[in-house]
Amino acid sequence: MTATGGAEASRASSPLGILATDRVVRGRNGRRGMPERNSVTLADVAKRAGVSLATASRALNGSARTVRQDSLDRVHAAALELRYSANLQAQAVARGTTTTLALVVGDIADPYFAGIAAGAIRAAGEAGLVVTITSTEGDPAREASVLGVVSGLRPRAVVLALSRRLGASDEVAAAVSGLVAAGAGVSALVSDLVGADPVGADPVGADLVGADPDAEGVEGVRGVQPLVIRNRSGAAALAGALVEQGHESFALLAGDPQLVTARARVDGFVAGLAAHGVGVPDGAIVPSEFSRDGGYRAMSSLLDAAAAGGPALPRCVFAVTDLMAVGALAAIRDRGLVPGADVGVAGFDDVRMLADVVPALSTVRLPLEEIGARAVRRALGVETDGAVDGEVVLRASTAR
Amino acid sequence: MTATGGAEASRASSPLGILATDRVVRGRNGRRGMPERNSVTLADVAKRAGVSLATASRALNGSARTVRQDSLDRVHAAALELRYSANLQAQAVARGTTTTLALVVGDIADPYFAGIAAGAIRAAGEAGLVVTITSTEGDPAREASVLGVVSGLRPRAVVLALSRRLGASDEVAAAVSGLVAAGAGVSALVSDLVGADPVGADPVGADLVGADPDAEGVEGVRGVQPLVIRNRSGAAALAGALVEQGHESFALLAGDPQLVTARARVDGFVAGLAAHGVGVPDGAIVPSEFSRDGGYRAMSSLLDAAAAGGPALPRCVFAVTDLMAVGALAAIRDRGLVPGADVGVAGFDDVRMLADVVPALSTVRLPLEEIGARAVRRALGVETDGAVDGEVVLRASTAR
DNA sequence: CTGAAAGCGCTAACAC
DNA sequence: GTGTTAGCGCTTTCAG
Repeated sequence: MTATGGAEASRASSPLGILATDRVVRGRNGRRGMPERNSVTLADVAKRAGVSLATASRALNGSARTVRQDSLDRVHAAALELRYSANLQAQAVARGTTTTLALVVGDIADPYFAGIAAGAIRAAGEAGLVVTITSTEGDPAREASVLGVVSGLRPRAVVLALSRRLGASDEVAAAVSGLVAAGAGVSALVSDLVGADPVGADPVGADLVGADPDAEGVEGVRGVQPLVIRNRSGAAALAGALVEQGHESFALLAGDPQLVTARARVDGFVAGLAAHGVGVPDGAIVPSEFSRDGGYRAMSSLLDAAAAGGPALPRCVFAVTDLMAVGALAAIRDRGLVPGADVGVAGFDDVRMLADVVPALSTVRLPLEEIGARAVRRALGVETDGAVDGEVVLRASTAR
Repeated sequence: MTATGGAEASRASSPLGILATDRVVRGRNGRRGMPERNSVTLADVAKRAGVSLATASRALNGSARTVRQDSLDRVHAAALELRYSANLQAQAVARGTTTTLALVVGDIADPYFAGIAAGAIRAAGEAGLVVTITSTEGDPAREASVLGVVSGLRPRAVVLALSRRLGASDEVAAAVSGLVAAGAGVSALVSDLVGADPVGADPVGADLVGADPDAEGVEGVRGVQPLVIRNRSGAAALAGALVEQGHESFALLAGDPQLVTARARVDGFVAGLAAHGVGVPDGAIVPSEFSRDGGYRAMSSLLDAAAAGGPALPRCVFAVTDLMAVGALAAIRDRGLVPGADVGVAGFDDVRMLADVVPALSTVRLPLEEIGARAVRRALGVETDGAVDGEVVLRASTAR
């Protein structure tokens, strides 16, 4: 190996010329303890094509400079023969700019984030970027460290699709502003939690909203392009549609009240009902985990309470997530009741995988892939539309 | 800016010393047309801490060399104040090794791949690697180009979770062997399509299996660590369990016969039945798209045929995917029949999201996240167990 | 223990 | 049009 290295190196031109005698013996691959560097480099290609490094570089990557057809062909041929593949890292260092888009998600196994990721990967690919996905695994404590490695990547752009919580620590905001300062385009998925919603009615429970909306996270950081998912107004619209369908008494399976998304949906639904003159009784907003089982449990507690002679069972239940709605369906069925008939259930998201649950779920459809794609375009600064709406879809689960 | 650059540069030591006079005026950030380079560099930190670059480097990254506590503290302090974050790309170039693991999937929106991705991200994180995900979007034609960019990334390891098709082009194999040659650890998810299965019976339709199993794709490439998903034996076990449950007549919703995974499951199921003395009549293996709608259509054609006085409806149907099984359920229901009672349906995968379909699906559970994690460990060479088994789960959809 | 300096693979001035 | 060479930000010898 040293021998090979030496052969190579004897042609190496050292900036020190004559001085470089004994060191030069150890050329590429000669550094002790180094992992083998055995890929083909541009220099190899250039040598083989009989042109300079610069020409080879110009030939293989879109440089403004033109290269004579002749050399161009030779370089391409050499590259092909040698199976040359440009080292993107080195390119990035030299160019001072990467071809990486970082996507940070709460949990990639969640179909919500998976859908967004699919859209993001597609859109990024169209822009010639590769996507790196990091996951906080639902743990807010991990957000800061994840953003740390993200910033080490020096991504060209970053999309933040986190499960934001009210009153989040703002290490995160600091990290994000660092990213922005480093020149990355950043976009963040956020909710239309406060205001911005024309439904009118004063949001019940507005006092629970994080004290200072502006300090409330990533979306407040200068330079971040938010993409607001109109959870609140979508939920409000759903509420209105259900009332118009004839439903009169409601309960909410609210999920984790600290989660911004859950909060926005709850607020919006309540506001939507209020706008139609329908109130929500005390105890009808039941918190739980933000999961299928959470939905099951919350629904069960409602059923238990009614069975125990407490508040009457509402005719319709809104779960802030399709997954929670499915849990609710199961709970209802486990009590011997008929979901849809005895008690209506609506969800949110319209995750495709759940298209066949019976009864079919009324919900608010969110165009997940489009959201992901739009978010990357926002991060890249080529998308001006900063909001996406859900679409109310009424199905059998709330038919009366 | 140039002024600042100049101040910087006056200290810059050029290997050419005296010659470097007028050019040096343009220091960092001075290159024309360059995107701003405004992040903090190691040099900044070193200067601020009053130590050399080398020392700063040694202090901040686990070098074997030790650094005096004193300088160590100063460097860390400086790094903190400056919000320094090491440029991973530059590190990679200098070290000749990256901290990147590339995951190539068919479609990240598919819960199957999403589950695998989640496990992979977790395991990679534990190994200090960041994951870049690229997707072929189900298009085999894209595989080669995707692998091209992957190899430009010079990943430390790569996990291939592709929807392999029989008789695939071997551009892919070439690309993969390039990756291996470049020193990346590669692992690929594959099926126990041929042999390797103790079920005994001669696999019906073995003639359809790609001509030369060894040339049959990525798994044949030297240096690739396969992780075999025992689709075939899982399906065989399911078949056995169903027969023992009393089912006697079967049909298969086979999905796309070109997809290795689908093929393995079909073959296994047929073999499993054969091992119990049960045959599969002609026309009872119906191909379709590898999707929910494919399942719906395939099941519909079975129902149509029976209604038209063709072959009797089988008592039990095996869909090669849970998703297809759900489609089948819907088709059955749409004909006014009761799935589970009139005709049993079994799936494969046990995707969690479908836990609440009614009737609950009999299936073969695959530990998706574990598969993802295991695959990265295989790629990193720290996992010797190269196979994962599914687990038969019998539920209401095939209760008699 | 520390610093100077030679690279890593590639790009982009700058001369020719 | 092409070659030379100074960098990019970082690591790691090698000599103190």
